[in-house]
Amino acid sequence: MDRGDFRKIFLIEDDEDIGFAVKEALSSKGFEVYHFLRATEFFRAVEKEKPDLVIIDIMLPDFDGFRIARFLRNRPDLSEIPIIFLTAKISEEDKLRGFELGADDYITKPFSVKELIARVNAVLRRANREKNSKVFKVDGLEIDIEKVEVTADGKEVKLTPSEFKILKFLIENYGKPVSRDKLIEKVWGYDHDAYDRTVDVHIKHLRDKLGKYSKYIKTVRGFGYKFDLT
Amino acid sequence: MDRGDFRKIFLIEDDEDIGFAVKEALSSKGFEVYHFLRATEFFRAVEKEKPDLVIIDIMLPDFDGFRIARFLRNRPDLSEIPIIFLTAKISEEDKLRGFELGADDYITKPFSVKELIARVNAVLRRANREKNSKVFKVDGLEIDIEKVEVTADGKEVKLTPSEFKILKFLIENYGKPVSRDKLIEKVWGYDHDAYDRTVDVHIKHLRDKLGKYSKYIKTVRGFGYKFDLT
DNA sequence: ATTTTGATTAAGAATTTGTTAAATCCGCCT
DNA sequence: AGGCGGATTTAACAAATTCTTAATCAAAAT
Repeated sequence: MDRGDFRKIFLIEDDEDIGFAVKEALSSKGFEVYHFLRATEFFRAVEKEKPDLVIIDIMLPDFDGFRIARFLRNRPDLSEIPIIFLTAKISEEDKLRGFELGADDYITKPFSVKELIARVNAVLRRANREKNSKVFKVDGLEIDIEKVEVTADGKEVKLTPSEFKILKFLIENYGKPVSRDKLIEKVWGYDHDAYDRTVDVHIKHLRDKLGKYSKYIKTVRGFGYKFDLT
Repeated sequence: MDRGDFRKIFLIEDDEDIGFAVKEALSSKGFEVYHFLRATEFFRAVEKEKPDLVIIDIMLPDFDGFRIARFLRNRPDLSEIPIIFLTAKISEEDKLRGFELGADDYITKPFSVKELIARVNAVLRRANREKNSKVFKVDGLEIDIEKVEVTADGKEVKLTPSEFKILKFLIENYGKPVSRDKLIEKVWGYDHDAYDRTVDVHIKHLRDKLGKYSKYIKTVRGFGYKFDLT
């Protein structure tokens, strides 16, 4: 059950060579890159499809890159889209101006493709911010999402699939109570009609297995359960 | 009624001069900066107080800055905190490593203070945008809708589900009187036929639990209740 | 002064959650 | 196909907490 991937990038860059290089680099990393040579093309496109990230060259023939940023920031439906400026300009003033307009990052040419990718990932990760951390550590408790493994004080805690999924989902919603319904939906699927007490039983098993760390799974009466340290 | 400020920055930098300069620069912009010379000090501090942003120098005498980042990312309660690396290292490899660990930005020394501030703002702005956890603050009273938590002067106020829902609804209608019927409808459901006095009893409990902040729940004779400061 | 509306109190009813044990399901092996 | 073993679900009951009611008291309005 995926939440969408945040991979659609709009690139506005009038230099065909650079644009091509960037597009290639990002495409090879699985991003879906749409390259526009003119701001006007971009404006048309953005009305139809909302990208997850916009990379803007400051110097464009038809429009100033800053104006594109301002346009995006002023449009409520687009104002959340992260922006990375890409430019040959190196003056600090421009850099600051970029940030003032709400840029999420600012990369000056010539730049390393790897760094560009890293920065794109950083910005998107933050925009996405979900299941990026693969290992959670709390006290002596370790949850490795990728390996599907839980250890308490170094010793493995054997969880059943359901138990693990419940724990995982609780941790992903750290601090926030998760209703039984939401848990059932996320762990078993949206159409599954499970008996509420089923969740309780799993929680009970989970708590038993977590031993002294069971205290982190708190029940929030009337709302569900939550994973919390406090 | 404001929504929280995101101004607390933890800075880990062993060079006193640089640390001082950064702290001054950010403080002058209204940030609350805590400067740690050692990672260990930081670890101690972060258990007590959660910063809104962490700026980490990679080269530290006791710990590698990357390890601090890893530590933060693995702690579910701290994993959302943005990280900016601050360092003299300029190798691309290090930069990439930093981003892999989930850095939100990476600034190499020597850097312009203005740029630092701009980047800090960019990162916080983004973090802010993401964090839509609705938190209402009134005086020393805080209501976190998502976490289903209420605190008065930092101490948790334990509310029952009905009490919480009533408070929530009153606050959502800040300043406007809400009739008992509307409350019953919103808290219990439109078909629920409850006795009016029931609401009063819940209000009474709510007021008891809110202590000195109970004064904000006003009764509007002949109509209902409202949440108001005046 | 009387009436109306809200506050307070306490107790029983109702709801929600915890726990246990047994039943069922499911993949896997022979 | 049949049986095994762990995983999951159900069901029933116990325990804990919350909600509602009703009775009485206090305050405000007429």
